[in-house]
Amino acid sequence: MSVTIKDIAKLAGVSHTTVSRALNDSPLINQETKEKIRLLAAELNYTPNYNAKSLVLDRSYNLGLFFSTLHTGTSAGFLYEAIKGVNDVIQDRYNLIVRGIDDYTSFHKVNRKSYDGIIVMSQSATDQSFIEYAAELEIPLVVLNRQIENVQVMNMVPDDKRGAYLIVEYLITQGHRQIAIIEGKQNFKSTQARREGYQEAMEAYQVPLSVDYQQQGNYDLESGHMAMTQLLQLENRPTAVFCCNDDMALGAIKAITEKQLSVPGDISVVGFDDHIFSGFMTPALTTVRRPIEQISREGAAKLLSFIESKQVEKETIFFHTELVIRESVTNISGGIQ
Amino acid sequence: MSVTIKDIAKLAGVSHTTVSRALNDSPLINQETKEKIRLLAAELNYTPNYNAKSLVLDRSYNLGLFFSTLHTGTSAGFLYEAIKGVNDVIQDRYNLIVRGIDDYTSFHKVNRKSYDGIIVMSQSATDQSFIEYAAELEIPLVVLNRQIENVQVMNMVPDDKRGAYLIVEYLITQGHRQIAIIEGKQNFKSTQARREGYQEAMEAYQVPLSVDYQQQGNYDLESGHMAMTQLLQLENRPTAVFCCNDDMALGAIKAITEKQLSVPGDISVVGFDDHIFSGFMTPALTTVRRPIEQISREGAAKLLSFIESKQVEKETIFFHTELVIRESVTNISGGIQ
DNA sequence: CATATAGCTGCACACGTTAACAACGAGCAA
DNA sequence: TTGCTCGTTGTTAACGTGTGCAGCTATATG
Repeated sequence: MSVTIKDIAKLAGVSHTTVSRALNDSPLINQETKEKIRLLAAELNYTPNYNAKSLVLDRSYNLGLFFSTLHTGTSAGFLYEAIKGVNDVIQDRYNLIVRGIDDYTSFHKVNRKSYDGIIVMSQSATDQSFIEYAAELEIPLVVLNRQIENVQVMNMVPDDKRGAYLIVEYLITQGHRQIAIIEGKQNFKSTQARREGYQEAMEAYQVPLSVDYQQQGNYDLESGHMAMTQLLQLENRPTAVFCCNDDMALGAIKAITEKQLSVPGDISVVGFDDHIFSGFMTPALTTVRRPIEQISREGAAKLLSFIESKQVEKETIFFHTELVIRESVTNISGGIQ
Repeated sequence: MSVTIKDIAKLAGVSHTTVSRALNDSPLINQETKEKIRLLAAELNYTPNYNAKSLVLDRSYNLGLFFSTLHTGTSAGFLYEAIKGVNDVIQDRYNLIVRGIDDYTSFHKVNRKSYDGIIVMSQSATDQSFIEYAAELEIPLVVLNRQIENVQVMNMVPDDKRGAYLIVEYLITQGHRQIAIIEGKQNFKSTQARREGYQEAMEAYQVPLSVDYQQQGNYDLESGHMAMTQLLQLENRPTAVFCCNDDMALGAIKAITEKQLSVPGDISVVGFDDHIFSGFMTPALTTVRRPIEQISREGAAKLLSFIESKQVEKETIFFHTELVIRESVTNISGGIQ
């Protein structure tokens, strides 16, 4: 069917070995024959069979980009930035295979022969077994976004806790003391980190915590809406709400305006992530920027270097989160800026 | 290094052929030996080398999901829904390789040996050469989202034109006659289809078209903001704006509120796509639902059936777009509902 | 002149798997 | 007994590529 190096060899009157070497630019081959063969290959529209190459070279040319899940809890923006970042780096040197870890019933198909390297975009501790599996098989590995415990890997994560601290601190400096939190999905590590940032900021400024002000969400729009509806029924309504991501903030704002209240006039709302649309909402959302695309890009670059040098490093690198001040918070401190 | 069928054969005291047959559940093999070998394979943690399998079976187990671009013009929601839809269908029978077509300088690496099938999520005519290439190589192929001309393929597309017609018709029935359009990215086919739907509705109801009301955008937030800013400077401001996607609608609303005007009080705004966040904006956006996830799912299913039956169909299937009425349009017809 | 050397090419095998075909023993019929 | 069939297993080649080693020729070296 398709043309192989043997076909080229026959036509060029040489052995297939010579063709192989010519196409791989081996220094052993005479310059003239090399060019002749390459010309011929181009004419015949030859494309190497990567399955055969993979077999003998023991390289698959595949990189895996694994998400905790592709069903719920992974926002579109997150997926987008991650794929974009990785894709930019690997160019067309590798195939990028995208999967949700929870789609696997067994990890059988994930192994050294099938993947030259793996990027785990981890959002939840449910990945732990997968990460341990990959680490044990000694597949070059980079784990992004979630900080990993108990297993030594290359780990690149945004400093969620600090970001949460910064934005809650900001609310406090704007005079707020009744600050509620709408939390993310239960077993996501990010949920915990952001909650801790919230708590630490509150404690640092000696603002009392209240259980009434602590609402559970799951990172999606509806859950933000529901949680905010709960908060609005409190006798002692909060003056500001820290939503653990922008999607929930959007849902919360919806709930507030439905009650004929205004943001930030009556209640201030802040988010986390800095989604693409957050600057365009009304009011524009004050939030925390989390550099997912940058992390993806640098993670992919690290992985490539591991594969090429056949050496891996194992450390945890934090990436700065950054306060993005827009319009969804009002100053209620009475004149003091 | 890793365990092969030959290793198993040696331990079981049989030939590697027998092992291969046992693991592939061949009827030729005695039930007892079959079970013995399988047990042994499980104990040894055997995983087949898919590169070798691929070579001899001439199947790569790879499916390609190709987007026009991953850089600009592809919204996060679109990417998300497409990947989710396809992923759900293929389970772990195939690897899903995600790429932007514009990342390729040459299509060399895309061929029958490397891909069992290809899904093109086409947004722009710039894909045309890629689609023709894939069709010529006779790789099982499904082209989604954009209607293709000049080349016979399986083509599944949302009925954009009808969707645009419906929403503009809706604006007209709500009493609007000064209706502007903010168009999408220049060479995207969807841009053209939506513009046509707009024009046909206007003509059907004998509403005059004005060049002033025709603005160029490129499907992103900023372009919607800019285009709307232009429209607001017109002496004879439109009373309603049809934005060719929800992102631009969001940008447009931003521009309107910045001028201290309200939506829909002063100007009605509608979008297209029904993004996840559109129902949660303030005001909730009236828009057109485009069933991308459904198309992806059915497209993937079709592709799998092509691969398995080794027979391809070639037709164009339209998927219903659907008007989603929310709160961003006001009735100005003076009492007549 | 013989011999070493550099430059280039081919032979033969390997990678791990599947599959066509041959082969073997048991059971059965003639 | 012979011959045939059935059920099971092994032999061998094939898929398309890369590579260690041997071998060839022409040139340089002593």
